[in-house]
Parts: sequence; structure tokens; C-alpha cells
Amino acid sequence: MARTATTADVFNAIAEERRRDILDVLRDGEAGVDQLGRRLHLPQPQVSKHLRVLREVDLVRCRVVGRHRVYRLHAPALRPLHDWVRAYEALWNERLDRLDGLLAELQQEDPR
Amino acid sequence: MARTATTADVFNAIAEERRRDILDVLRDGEAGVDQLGRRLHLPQPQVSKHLRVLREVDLVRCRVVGRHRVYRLHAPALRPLHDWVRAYEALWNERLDRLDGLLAELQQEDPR
DNA sequence: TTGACATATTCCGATATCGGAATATGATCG
DNA sequence: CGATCATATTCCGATATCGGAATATGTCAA
Repeated sequence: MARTATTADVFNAIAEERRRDILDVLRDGEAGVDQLGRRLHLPQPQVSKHLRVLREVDLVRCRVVGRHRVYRLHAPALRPLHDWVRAYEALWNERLDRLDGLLAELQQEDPR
Repeated sequence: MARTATTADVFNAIAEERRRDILDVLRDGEAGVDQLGRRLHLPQPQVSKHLRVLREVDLVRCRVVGRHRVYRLHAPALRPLHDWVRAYEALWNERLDRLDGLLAELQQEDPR
């Protein structure tokens, strides 16, 4: 047993910088494979392969227009990631110290 | 040229589920290597190895206490991740549709 | 139908990654 | 010092991953 598989979930999908680049471009609107390639200076097969990974975790969807494929962002798939980070949001402010102080005060007010 | 290296940035560090597990535990407070191993049912070397990765991206820091090492979360290192996701936050609400409607209204009010 | 174009897939080589076992390091205690 | 405990590192095998090149698929247009 080795290597538990990866690339199959959102966390791994966005771990790759190129894929984040692709998503960033798509944030400004739909785009075809060739357009993405040109903007990111990536050869077409790479783009297609990254898009496949993104498609498999539902981060992008595509629409067929003639012989083109127009990809668009599907942001809701980022939710798990967002929710996970959010749990830590409160923790990186040093303002937590103030919260500690506040809690101490509250305890004094009602020493129970 | 192949495989551009990974595991060296926050995005890759948290791509691994076990490492997220470790961080989740540390969210509740400091912990030693053995404690982490017991709570997560992981053998000690794995824990140490994952902690190393997390340490290298500054997601955890550690303090030496006798022959123990007490690890703690260093949440600010999650910032890049947080910032990245945040740019997408607005995009996954279907409420965007309403925004579109609003914009249309505004355009009618001032049709120039 | 044939050719041109857009995209997807496959094959390849190099390398990173993970888990497991064994071992090394380091510190405390008797 | 020697034993023991806590943690880190190294070595290994299996496999996933990425980039690049070549090729397959699929669609339109003449």
C-alpha cells in the first residue's frame, strides 16, 4: 500500500499552480482551451489535461460550441475548501488576545 | 524536466488529508507527536514526517519541553490560501443573479 | 468525402510522494 | 555512563504526477 491517490478532490486539484492559474483566468469569464493556452503560455495538451482534473472535481464545466469547447468556472465546488479555511480564520488574528481578555472580564462579572 | 516540485507551499501542504487532520487537532490546542499519533491512529514516523512538511511551510511551530516536542498551529500561514479562495467567494452564490438584476435596474435609471 | 481545425487522450521518462520498517538522534533519569 | 523514552531521519517499494510528443477523436466547411 502506498500513495492513497490524489487529484481526485478539490484540495489536490487546486494544489497545482497551473490549475489555479486557469481558474483565475476563468474568473473573468468563459474561455476556450486555446485561449487559456495562449494566455497562460501553456501547450494545448497540458491545458486539456488540467481542465480534465478540474472537471472531475466539478470546478469547471464546459459547453460545446461548434468545434470549440467553452469552459466556465463552477465556483460552488470550492465550498469544502472555503469551509475548511474558515474554521481557522479566527485564529490568525492576534486580536484573539483581546478576546481572551474579554472572556476574563466576563468571568469576573459572573463568577458563579 | 518533469514534476515541478510540490509540498513546498501551503496549497500542497494541506492537500494531504492527514495533514489537514493534524491541523484540525491542533486547532484545539498544542499537542505532542505521540498524542497526535494516538488521536489520529497514525504511526509515529508518519506523524513526524507530516509535521515536517507543515513546519516547512510554517503552518506549525514547535517548542521543546524536556524530551517532548509540543507542536502548535501557526494559522497566519493559511493566509495565502484564504485570500485565494476569497476571490471566488462572491461567485458561488446564485444570488449573483439578483446582482445582475440590480445592475440592470441601475442601468435603466441612468440610461446614458 | 476530404481536409482543416479544436480538443482530448495516450505513451513516455523523470521524479515526487506516501506508507512502512528500521535506525539515528537527543534528552532525561537512575 | 547506560538504559529508556520521544522524536526525527533514512531506506525501500509502489505508485501518482507532471511535462512533452505523438496520436486519436470529433466537428465543420468546401
